[in-house]
Amino acid sequence: MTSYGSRALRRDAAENRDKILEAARASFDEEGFEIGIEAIAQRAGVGVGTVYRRFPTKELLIAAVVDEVLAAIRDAALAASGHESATEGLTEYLFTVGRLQFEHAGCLPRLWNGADDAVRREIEAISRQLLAKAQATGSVRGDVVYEDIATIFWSLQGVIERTATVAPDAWKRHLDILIQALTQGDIPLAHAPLTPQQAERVKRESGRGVIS
Amino acid sequence: MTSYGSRALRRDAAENRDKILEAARASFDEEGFEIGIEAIAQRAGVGVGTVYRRFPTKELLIAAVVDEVLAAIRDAALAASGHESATEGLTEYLFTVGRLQFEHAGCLPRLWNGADDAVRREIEAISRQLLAKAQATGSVRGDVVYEDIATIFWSLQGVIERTATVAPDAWKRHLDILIQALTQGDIPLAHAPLTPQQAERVKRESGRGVIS
Amino acid sequence: MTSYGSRALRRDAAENRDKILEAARASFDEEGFEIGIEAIAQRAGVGVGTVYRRFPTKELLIAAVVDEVLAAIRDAALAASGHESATEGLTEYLFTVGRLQFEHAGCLPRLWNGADDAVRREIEAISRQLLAKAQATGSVRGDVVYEDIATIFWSLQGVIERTATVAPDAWKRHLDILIQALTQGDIPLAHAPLTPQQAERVKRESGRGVIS
Amino acid sequence: MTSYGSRALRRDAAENRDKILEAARASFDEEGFEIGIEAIAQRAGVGVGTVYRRFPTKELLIAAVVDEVLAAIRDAALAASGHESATEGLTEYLFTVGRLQFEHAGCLPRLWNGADDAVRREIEAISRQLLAKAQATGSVRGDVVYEDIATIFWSLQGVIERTATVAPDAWKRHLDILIQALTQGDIPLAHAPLTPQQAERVKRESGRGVIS
DNA sequence: CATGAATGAGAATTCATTCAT
DNA sequence: TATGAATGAATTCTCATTCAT
Repeated sequence: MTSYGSRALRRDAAENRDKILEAARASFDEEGFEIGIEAIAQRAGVGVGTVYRRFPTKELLIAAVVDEVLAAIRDAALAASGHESATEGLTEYLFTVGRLQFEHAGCLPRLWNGADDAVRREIEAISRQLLAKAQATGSVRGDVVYEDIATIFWSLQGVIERTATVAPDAWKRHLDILIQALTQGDIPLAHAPLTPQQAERVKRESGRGVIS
Repeated sequence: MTSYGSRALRRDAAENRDKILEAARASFDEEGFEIGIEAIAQRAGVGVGTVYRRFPTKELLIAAVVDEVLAAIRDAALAASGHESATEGLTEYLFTVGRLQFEHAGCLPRLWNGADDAVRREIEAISRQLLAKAQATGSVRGDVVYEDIATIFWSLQGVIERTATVAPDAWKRHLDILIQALTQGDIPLAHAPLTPQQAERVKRESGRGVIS
Repeated sequence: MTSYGSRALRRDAAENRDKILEAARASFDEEGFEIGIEAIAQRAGVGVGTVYRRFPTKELLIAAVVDEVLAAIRDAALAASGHESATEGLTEYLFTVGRLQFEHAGCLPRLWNGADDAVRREIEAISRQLLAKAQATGSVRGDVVYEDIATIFWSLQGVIERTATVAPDAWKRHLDILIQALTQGDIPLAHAPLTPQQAERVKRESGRGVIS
Repeated sequence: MTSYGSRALRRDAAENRDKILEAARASFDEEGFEIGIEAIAQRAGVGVGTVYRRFPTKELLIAAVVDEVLAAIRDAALAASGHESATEGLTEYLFTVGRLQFEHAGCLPRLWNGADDAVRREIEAISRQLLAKAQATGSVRGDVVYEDIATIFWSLQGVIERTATVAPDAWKRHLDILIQALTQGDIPLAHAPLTPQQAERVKRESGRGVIS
């Protein structure tokens, strides 16, 4: 199913890699990144050494899990780009990202870190296009910039982190409200959006040291 | 060496408690909850033992710091209640809570936990009144409920956690957008708000185990 | 007995520090630096945490043990300086250093590392004086330099590392031979001695990575 | 896939063995025995499994590398034996052993261990003859015994271990000094040499456990 | 046979909490 | 009562060795 870069892994190794990734994802979702590698290994049914063979650092394991989520988001962005109605495409995109963030709540603290990543840049580029097209139809107010979209994702994170286990749809209503503001507002916004440079730095530097 | 009367002793003890709280607040704001008790003790100019005498658990120390922030939020709510214009009062309140969350970014993961707390109930009650009054003037749409306000606070947390160090005003623009949605939106929201029971559980159960 | 720098330790703490140092010295002598901190702690009758409280790094623990040996060598150098006969003083000094190296064979791989150390500089200065005085009396050949003395110490290390457990006096005979060469030789030496700069770098850089 | 006759198989195996030995030698020389088997396997262009097939233990791999160095030393001893001048032969031998020890500095901790080895016995026998012949010409003092020669090698190890990377010729000057002592000294040595039995035990027991 | 994946004991280090001084 | 010393479980990561493919 999955292909792992240029050098192919043996089938058993690839299966183990998947088991580890899956166990890590589940563990992070349930316990957060503080969970020990040993627990992840146990959950995957392998020894710690095996985890470290595939992911030489806890950091890299986290990154691998996060990368999968990002890839899903990128795919969602692409799918939304194909939508005939730009506005509906944008809306769909926002909800899909919300859903993906919800489904991988354990990854949120790291989801937008590591700005050098190619996938993140893809996502940004597609998002800009989606926004521009929607603005061109007049259905989204003109003073909204891409950085506002990024901020919406971060805000959804805040909601999801709080509500995920108890009110799984809470983020949807919040996104409703935000979308309404994006589409109807006509009072100029009092505060400036993030500059692209700031957004860049946020992605690079934000979040507390995530693992000890 | 010197002997103190019980009153003096109590005063000393209270001073220590304050020094510790202050040091903890500053430490959490700068480093987050991961900081060690030893560092807090040093910053307070006392030994670890003294910290543990006042706060038998790191958990309790965190709670005490969080409670102070909550008290500030309660005060902000009260102040906003006194505003002649209900709408302006609500707006001011939202921005003040935003600012307080920003200033105590290190406490965010725990800020709304611990629902049994009297202060949280006060905040909720006052918030409900503020919202109701603003809705009564017609400036805030009627389908907004208190739980939406709570959700706004959580969403600001998400933004602040990401942007605090890099774009200290980012949350303000996000709040602009949200307020516009609250005040002007006239399309019915597609998703239901949190029920009060859900909001209650969110406060009680949300957030990851904060300390290892 | 021992004084531990400016801030005094509590008596129990100081005792523990001594116990740890003693256990470390014994452990290193028996097992080398590869021994685990846990074993040292056990031998000292304390927990690992206690070892790390006094010596935040294994490296620092090793350094502390080594420093004690260096101090003894410095004292030996000073004592030898007071000898009325410069030649006998030098001889005595060489044998004392040999004995100290023998008695702390476990420290040899690290004994002369860390060239910035004040004690090492003292030792070097005193050694130079001892040599110069002995040469002034004509009993030591003039083309010998301080770096040759350092090299003698290193060569004794090689002998001691091999023979310590089996032939505890082997290094003495080797030193006999070397001293004879220093005192009687009149054929010019074919190879140049280390330059002081080289000797400096040796002290700074020599030895393989000692701990894993 | 291809089928080989047994001869070809053996040749392949031998080639592998040589590649591994060569890689191990180079690795030990550069990094010491602490280097991992995986790195050696990679350098040899084979898998770890293959290394373990040829050398069931890291210990045995080390021994094999050391044996090669010993063989070189034996050859040097033989070559020196053929020298017309016994004294020059001995001198040449000492310098050659010094050079070999320098070139295989990574092997020093194990070079003289493993006394049961036939090659070591050869070396010893030839060395004794060399020494006896040189003493017969009167150019080497009579109270020098074979064990003093062994001790010289160990002492060179000490010098080389310290200076190899920084002052590659340091050991030569040290050997100069020692040779002068051997050839000119006429004051009786104060300490007895190693007995042959001690020297034997040194070879068998000396040196720390080399691998963890 | 060769490969390299898997294993798991062990090593250094941290930190919340307890307790002797 | 204040202090900070002691504790030890837990965490990340390494590496010699075994074994399925």
